[in-house]
Amino acid sequence: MSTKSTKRAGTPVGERWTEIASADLREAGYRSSKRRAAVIELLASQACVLSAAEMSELLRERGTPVGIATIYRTLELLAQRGLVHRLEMGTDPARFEAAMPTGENHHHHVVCNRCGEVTPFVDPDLERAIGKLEKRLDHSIGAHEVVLRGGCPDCMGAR
Amino acid sequence: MSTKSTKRAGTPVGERWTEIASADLREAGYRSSKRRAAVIELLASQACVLSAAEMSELLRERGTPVGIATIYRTLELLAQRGLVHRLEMGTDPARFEAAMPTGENHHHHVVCNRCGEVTPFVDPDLERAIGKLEKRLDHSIGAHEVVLRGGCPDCMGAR
DNA sequence: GTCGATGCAAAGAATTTGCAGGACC
DNA sequence: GGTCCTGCAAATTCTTTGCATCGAC
Repeated sequence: MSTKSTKRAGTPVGERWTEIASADLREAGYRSSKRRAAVIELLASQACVLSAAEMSELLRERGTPVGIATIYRTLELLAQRGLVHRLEMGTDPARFEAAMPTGENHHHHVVCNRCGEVTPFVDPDLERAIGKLEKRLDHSIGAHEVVLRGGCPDCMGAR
Repeated sequence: MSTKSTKRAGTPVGERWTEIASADLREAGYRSSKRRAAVIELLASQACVLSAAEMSELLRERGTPVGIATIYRTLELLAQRGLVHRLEMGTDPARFEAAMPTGENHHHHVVCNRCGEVTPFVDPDLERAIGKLEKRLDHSIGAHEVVLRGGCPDCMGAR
């Protein structure tokens, strides 16, 4: 009951997402390729957000170097199809993460003001409030983002 | 009862904020200057967020041209002191807005996916949910941002 | 074979920084 | 008068694009 629900977030979407994303692209008429598959697999294996540069680095380490332009192109493609979410982190490069089209891994983030660490969390009350809010606004709402900023446990005390 | 609470948001902070901001800088040892005052006054007069480029344009129109570098420097200064909030809007340039240090004009934004229009709103339930959430997380939370994305009334229907 | 996918290098944007001159206290 | 403030131009950083080539179907 006092279990932190942050535990539920931050889990890699894994193989299921890999398959969903691959199938989605295939059905939409895109070709499959080694590099694209490598990017998808990398995204699926990550518990947290990554910048394009970090992906480039990791892909090289994994033995499948992919040009940064291709990484950006792949991310844009996946983001358009709702399979990837792009998070803007202030002045820093954007970070990306896999998203289930069903919304089943839906979550938000806490960012440390000091070290920049990004921690995912889920909160049903928050989602409920946003759900009610959507009905009240004139806008139709397709997505929402919540970012909390503060000191992470390690940096706590400093500002 | 069915009054949209969006009405409460989107009001310029006005002269009071101008005074608070000016006093804050003065007390912190910064000098007052015509350009800086012009930026502060512009921010105080705006109901909505502005990019640095837009401010440059408006300041020129108002007869007090200010270099874009100075605008960025002033905004950074004010943001550090919590008098200005910086909003990242996807790939677009960041937008800035005046913020009362007391939090009394606290609000969030809905962004139209199509035309990019930014509309402020306030929602007590949402704030309540975030307040409870803060107590639960290991992080100390100093600020939070919520962005909803969807179609504004004018663009409704399109995606 | 055709057309999409890729890498490299160049282009673009947004924001920051160095530096010389002007303004404020 | 010393120091902060400014503008301009140059530098940075992130992201996108053009183009020739390679690979998938």
